[in-house]
Order: sequence, then C-alpha cells, then structure tokens
Amino acid sequence: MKKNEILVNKFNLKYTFESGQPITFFGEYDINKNKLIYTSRITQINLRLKGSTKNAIIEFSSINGRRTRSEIIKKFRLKDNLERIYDIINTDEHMDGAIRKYNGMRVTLNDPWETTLCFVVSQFNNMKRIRSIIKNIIHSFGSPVYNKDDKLMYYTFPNAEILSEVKVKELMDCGAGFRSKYIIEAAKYYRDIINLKRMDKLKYPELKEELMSIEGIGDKVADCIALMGYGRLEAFPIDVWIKRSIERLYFKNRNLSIKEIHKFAEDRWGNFAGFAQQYVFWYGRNIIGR
DNA sequence: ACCCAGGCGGGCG
DNA sequence: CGCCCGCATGGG
Repeated sequence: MKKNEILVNKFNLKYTFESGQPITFFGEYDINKNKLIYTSRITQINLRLKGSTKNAIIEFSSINGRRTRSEIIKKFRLKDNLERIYDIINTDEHMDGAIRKYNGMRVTLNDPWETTLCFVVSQFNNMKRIRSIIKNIIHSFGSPVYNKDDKLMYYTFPNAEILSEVKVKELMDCGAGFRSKYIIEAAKYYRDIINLKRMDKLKYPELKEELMSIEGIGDKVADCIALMGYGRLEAFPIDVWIKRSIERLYFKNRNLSIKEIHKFAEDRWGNFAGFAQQYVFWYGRNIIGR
C-alpha cells in the first residue's frame, strides 16, 4: 500500500456522496473521475476512488499536514465493518434489495456544527436548494482556500462564532428564508457551548433532547445531527420519504405516527437503525418515488 | 399558475 | 397528546 492510498473493503463514493449527507451539501464531486473535494471548517479533503466497490482504493493528496489519512478514515467511518452491519440490518427482502442496490454506501461522521447547519437548512426544503443555500453561506462567510490540485478557489466552512453575529437579512440574502433565525440560534448555541466533549459523552436520548432545545431543531433534524454529527448509529431520522417508505413497505400503506415509526425501527434495527435509515431513505426516494 | 421540498413552532381541542 | 396552519424560496 502506498502512503497516499487507503484500501477499503466496500466503499462506494457516488452513493455516499449523493445520499443526502453533509458532503452532499458542500462537497464537490466529479462523477466521471470519481473524485471528491471536501472543504470543512478546518480541513480540506482531496480524494479519488479507484478499484471496485468491493476492493476500493482511496487515493488522496495531503492538503494541510499528515493527518489526512486519519481524517478520511474518520470522516467516512471506514472502520465500520459493512459485512457485519449488513448481516444485522438485513431483516427482510426490502432491506436486502436496498443493500444490494447501494452496496458500499457509508454513513459519514461529520463536524457537529457543520452537520447542524446543514440539517437546519434542510427543513422543508429540497436537495438542490439546500446545496445552493449552504454554498451561498460558505461563499459569504467562509475563508478562501486555493486548491493547487485543480487550481480552483474553495471556501472553508464558517465557524459558529462568525454566524452567531450575522444579521438575519444577510442569511435571507443567501436564500435561507425563514430558517435564517434558526441558523443564528444554532450558531449561538455552538459558540457558547463550553465543552463539545460534554455533548460527546451524552447518551443518545439526552443528546437528542439537548439538540431539540435549540429553536429550529425538532425530532427529525436532531436525529440527523445525532447520526451524522455525533455518530449515534441508533438515531433514526424520520422525514417524509422514510415515513412513506416504511408505511408502504411494512404496513400496507397504513398511516403511522412518528412515534410508532421510531418504535418499529428501534425494535427491528436496534443500534444500527441509523444505517438502516440511510439505506431505506435512498432506496425509498429512488425506487418507490411518490 | 400551482405544487412541492430530508420540518418546525405555535395554537387549538 | 394529535391535528392543522403558516412559513421563504426556487424549480418542475
């Protein structure tokens, strides 16, 4: 293995990128080259995927220091044993189909603040516009970084201190609409929090409750943040697609409450419900449609 | 024109 | 609790 390569058993960058995770909203992915540039608050990841899904090779270039390898392993949770997780969540024909179809899709682990901003913006919104709003915010309040690989300028993700002090109008100008005040509220929370490690130590139910105390963060967004910002794989975000999919696939279209769906997911997929969610979500959107 | 988008807060019974 | 409404904005 070369020093700028990582070998991974099962990794599909396309599905991981497209499936509505934070990288979907502010990564730059070149589908033809299977190449990703991802500019975070503190780091820029530059990688290209070679090989097959089963035996993938991540080729990366170091941007700011030698820790790029460990950043990538952490970000894409490459230590997750997908075979083992698939065995656990493959409870029925639908999950089996989703796993086959989206084999190698990873659940990513992202910076908590970046994840929070992304999913606050996501509410009552669509993928394309979420991406556009996040991009506008990054371009307005982030700092430029030159990428010598493709000779283009990128912007770092603005930190909470900066966004806690912007005016509502400035975010409205980014297209954030009624979510603008929620973004500022969340920024104040992440600015004021003394110790993010405290959040890390909370158990999932307490973490979710803490997140929901922020104005603009409800059940679904809190679960997205718990899952993709804090790595709580038991979190099961329920949006319109998941609701539709679960009702259709498992309950003959019977109308279910959010509470009932949480119970169903917990009983069925337990500590890996979040993984199952990511597969059902993408499967439901692409296969079932509306 | 009309409808919808990875929801949430608030008000009501 | 459950239900219903308004909410900014751009794309189909």
